[in-house]
Amino acid sequence: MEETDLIKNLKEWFNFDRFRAGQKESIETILNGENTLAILPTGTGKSLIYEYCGYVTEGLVLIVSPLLSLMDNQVLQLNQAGEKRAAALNSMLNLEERRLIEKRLDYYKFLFVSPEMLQSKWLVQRLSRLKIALFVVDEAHCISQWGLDFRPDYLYLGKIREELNNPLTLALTATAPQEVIDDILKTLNLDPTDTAVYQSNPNRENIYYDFREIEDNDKDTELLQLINDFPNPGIIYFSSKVKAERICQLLRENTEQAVDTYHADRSIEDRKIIQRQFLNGELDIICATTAFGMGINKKNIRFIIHYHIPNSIEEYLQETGRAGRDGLQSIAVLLYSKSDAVFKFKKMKETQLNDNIITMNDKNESLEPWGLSDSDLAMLQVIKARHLSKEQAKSLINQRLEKRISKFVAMGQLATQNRCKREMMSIYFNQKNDPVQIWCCSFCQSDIQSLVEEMQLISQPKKIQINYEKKWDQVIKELFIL
DNA sequence: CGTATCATCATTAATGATGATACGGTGCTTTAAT
Repeated sequence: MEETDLIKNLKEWFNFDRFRAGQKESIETILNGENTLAILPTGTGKSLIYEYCGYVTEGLVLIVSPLLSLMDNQVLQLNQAGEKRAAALNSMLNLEERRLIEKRLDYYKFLFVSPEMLQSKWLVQRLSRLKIALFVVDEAHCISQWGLDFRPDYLYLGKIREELNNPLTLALTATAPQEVIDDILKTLNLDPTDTAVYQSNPNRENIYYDFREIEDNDKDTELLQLINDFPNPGIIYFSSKVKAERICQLLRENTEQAVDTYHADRSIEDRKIIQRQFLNGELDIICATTAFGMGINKKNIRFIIHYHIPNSIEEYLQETGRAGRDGLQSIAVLLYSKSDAVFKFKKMKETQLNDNIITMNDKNESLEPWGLSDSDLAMLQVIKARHLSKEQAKSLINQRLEKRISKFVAMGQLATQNRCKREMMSIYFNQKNDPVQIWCCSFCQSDIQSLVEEMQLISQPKKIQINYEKKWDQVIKELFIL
């Protein structure tokens, strides 16, 4: 397709005047019939790529998505844009709705499914009889990050692709170092020599990367100071739900900010409400675990604070990348303590899978969770499915462990080494380092007073919030406890 | 790993000493049949 036509369609279908970095390149390789892996920064508009290609090519666009909420969002957005031929096939549907979609699969242009749903033989068979214009794996890093760990069905996508007659494939993600790229291609059964990989540097120009080594005892005062200095809104990431709750309480008691938590123990309704409140600017700060983030499209997040060290540089960049999507100056702070790292390292090495359990899978069909973690259960399932011998199983377990540890070590080095952080991240992702930034990182500039002032200038004046919940809590305490 | 939290016990009955315990996180799916 000619350049002018590409742009004309963009205007006509999406009402944009020009492509963002990476969009056009990816669309071109796909329309050229090449399988494509596109690694594009968050907020680039990755869904536009497959929507665009869907309109050019005849047939169904089948999108594998990791989260129900993501699917829902995408379908909603498509519907709002006037596209009625979009649906998500998942467990949120009742039987009737599901039957209806299944009966008229050929009506749809965009169909969203989870990897688990594709385990249904019947569904795959039905799909294989349709013309599939494009097979899309959204958030493709999940293959590497979650596959061996806790959603093994991600590992079968290559086989599914085969059963669907190897349709043209597009994998999308924001962060993938070389080994994750290798993982994705291998798992999806894509030939590395014959797949277009479009990659860009996941560093974000308008984020200052701040790493602070700090004693556990000093974290809370440091945090309060940061919250006091930084303009809202912001996210604080924790690696524990309990800690997220506690700090949320601390912030409610010691600041005027509207704060809430987001993690897997909150109900689905609560999560929806909190997410909406945050998007609408009714909440200033979210104390979250890694559960919060994918698909959050809020432009003006000014700061991301990591209360604990993340498990990998990918994870760190995914999470910090949620700041400053409006392009304005933002900041990411990691509060690093040695004891956190030691604790995480220890946890990481723990596996309950011993010889007895590994060999037991021959005899015992039912896999009762004898106190096994989800991650070990997933591993056991893979071992079973692949009919691995004890030695092979052990080697796979070891492989998983080493993968985790090497990622974590890289993250630890990023946090502690005296070197430009942006440069280190670029090296990790095999990317050319960007030219010097005005605000780079805590190695390059340590005095950030004027950066904070700059952020305060661009931020909206803080709304006065009345935190009813907090007030009621106090009233109730005074009434009944005194 | 070291430390935060909690239960217990002791003793000028409300606090403090002591010992025991705990100590990630991510989510899909529930099939009779078309």
